[in-house]
Amino acid sequence: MPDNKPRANDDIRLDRQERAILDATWCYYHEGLNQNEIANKLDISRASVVNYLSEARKRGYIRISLDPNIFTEHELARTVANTFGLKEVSIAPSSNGSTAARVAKMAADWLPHLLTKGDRLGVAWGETIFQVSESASRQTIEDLEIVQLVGSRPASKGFAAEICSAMLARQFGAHCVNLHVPLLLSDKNLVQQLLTEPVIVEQMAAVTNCNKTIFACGTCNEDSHILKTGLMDFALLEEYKKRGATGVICGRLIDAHGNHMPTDVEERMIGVTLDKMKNKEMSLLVGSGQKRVEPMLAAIRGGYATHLATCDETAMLLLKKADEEA
Amino acid sequence: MPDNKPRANDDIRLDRQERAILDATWCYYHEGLNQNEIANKLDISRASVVNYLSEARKRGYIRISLDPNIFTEHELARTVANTFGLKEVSIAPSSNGSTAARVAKMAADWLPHLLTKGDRLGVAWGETIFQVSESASRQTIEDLEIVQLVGSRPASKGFAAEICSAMLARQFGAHCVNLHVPLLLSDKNLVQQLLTEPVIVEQMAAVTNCNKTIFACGTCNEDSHILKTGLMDFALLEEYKKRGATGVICGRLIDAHGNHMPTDVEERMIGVTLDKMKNKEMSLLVGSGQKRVEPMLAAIRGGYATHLATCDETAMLLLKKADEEA
DNA sequence: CTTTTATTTATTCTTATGTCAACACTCTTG
DNA sequence: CAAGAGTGTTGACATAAGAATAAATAAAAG
Repeated sequence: MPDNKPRANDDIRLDRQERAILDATWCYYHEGLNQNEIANKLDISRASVVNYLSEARKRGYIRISLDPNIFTEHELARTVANTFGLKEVSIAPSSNGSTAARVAKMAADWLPHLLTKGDRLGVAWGETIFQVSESASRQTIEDLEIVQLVGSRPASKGFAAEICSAMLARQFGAHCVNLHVPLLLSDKNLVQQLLTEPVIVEQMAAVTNCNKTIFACGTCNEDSHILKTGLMDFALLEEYKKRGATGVICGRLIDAHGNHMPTDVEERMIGVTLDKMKNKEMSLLVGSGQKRVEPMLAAIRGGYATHLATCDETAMLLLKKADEEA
Repeated sequence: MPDNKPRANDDIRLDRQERAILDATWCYYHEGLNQNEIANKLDISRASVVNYLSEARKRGYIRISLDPNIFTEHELARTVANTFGLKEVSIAPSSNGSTAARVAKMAADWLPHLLTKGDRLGVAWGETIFQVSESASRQTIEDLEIVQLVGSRPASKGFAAEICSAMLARQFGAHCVNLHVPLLLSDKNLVQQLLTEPVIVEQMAAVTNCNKTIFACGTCNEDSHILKTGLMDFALLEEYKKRGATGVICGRLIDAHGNHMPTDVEERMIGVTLDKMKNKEMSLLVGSGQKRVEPMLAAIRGGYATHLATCDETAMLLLKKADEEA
């Protein structure tokens, strides 16, 4: 009789060290023992406890997160939500130099709480969204679909639209639908042709049908994402700016009220249209910084957002600006 | 013109202390700065940093959890899963005296990962399940219904069946369906009458229709839950034990193969029947300890479980026992 | 404007945690 | 079976965090 069945006694006992790591980790983080107590309990030196714990941390066994409610439940957040008619607002403490990173991290931690089984999340493109996708922690959401909202474009700074959706999809264990077309083509006829291509039709259907989105609102300044990626040149953007262009959502211009300002460039662009960005179950606008105040205000007024992730300074500027204009 | 609109500048600025608490917490837990660095950065004393951080901890801002995968992904867990044809097995490191608590905590932390929007979770009763419900952390799951699987009974040790379901429901933000009948009545006719009562019919429908369950398997020993709660007396249980009774699920006896062993008591009992405990999408069996090995093995063989939460010692005993009998 | 109260700070001490070089053990390899 | 590489473990020291105190400051109340 072959003995290929694993025997309980010897073979598959957890090896001593692995077990000790788990045990020490449990004692420290769940039971609140200190390293000395653990050393005694497991009958090893305290130095080993230190090693085991740092190994556990290195392996990512320990997850430390901040209660997402603390960013949504203070008065400033509530006031912003009420003032602009948003469902919920999350506000991170700003910090010299790293505010954007904080807001991104906060949004990334918040996102899974805003999603649920069966959702289809549309993901915009930009540095902000890239930072969010980079900051996301592992958190599986069942039956989630993540959809790239705009075509891809060789990225100036090493991040591309497909990366944003792909990274989020990986962290959330989601199915990822990428748009397999360039964001910008040279010929508008080619755009129309592509849009009839079955593969693309299907992908664009996913774009249209997503029930939630995460997006940012770009500026119309000289350091605008729209310039950096070459969607427009400076002169052209200035021209539109004079006519009232205030912000950019998914490569398309909006004025101070959030109205779409069609541009010629759009004829050669492939990506979600602005009317499709409205009336979602959930639309999370992420952004911070002085320069983003006007664009974000425009996006909010245009009704593109139901949720907002920002920092306290920006939040106050938003209120101030809205107050001044009222 | 009334000036009841909140003004951005003064009124709703986060008060200094609140902000500092958030900022310090963020720096310490997200950015990994030490207390001195934080003190410098925020221009406050280190003593204040200590105070802020301890305030944040006191308020529960910081959430520390262990990656649930570390308990399901080691070889022992996989082997148990394969050996018994379970979908997934989670194994906590055992510990003198607190193993049961660890397994309960692990199960409680695991549970939200096994649930999803729209699920109806049936909750059994017993000390183990009570411990699980007590260890559950806040984790909202959308559109979740939690159903009490067996009638209530004045609890010997202060925990009652309705408490288990209620506590889990609270922590998971779920709707709670409790069974508003006693577990055991003195007259079987009364049972039949109650079971036709509209309110009860509805509740029993919820019991039958839940798609996932969490349960434990009781022993047939002298310290059995079934004795403690007075469902049977010692003599009677001994009698059944002689005839092969090995474990107890939701107040009903099973033999070593998991077959139902009907008892007279059941005629006076109200709660889920054993056939309804099988073939769920997910059935999490929780338990540990030498005495539970045989009962749990019986439950597993009977096909009541798809998932198992236990400790390493128990897992090894399960394998050993199964190996011996093979 | 003074008194009272609550925070914050500076200081010191204790405890807990992290670091590191030396040691002990296991497993090869000559 | 001894030498040696590699790894895991440890004790001694260094740093960080927590606790406690009184003095200093700010805020609130009278």
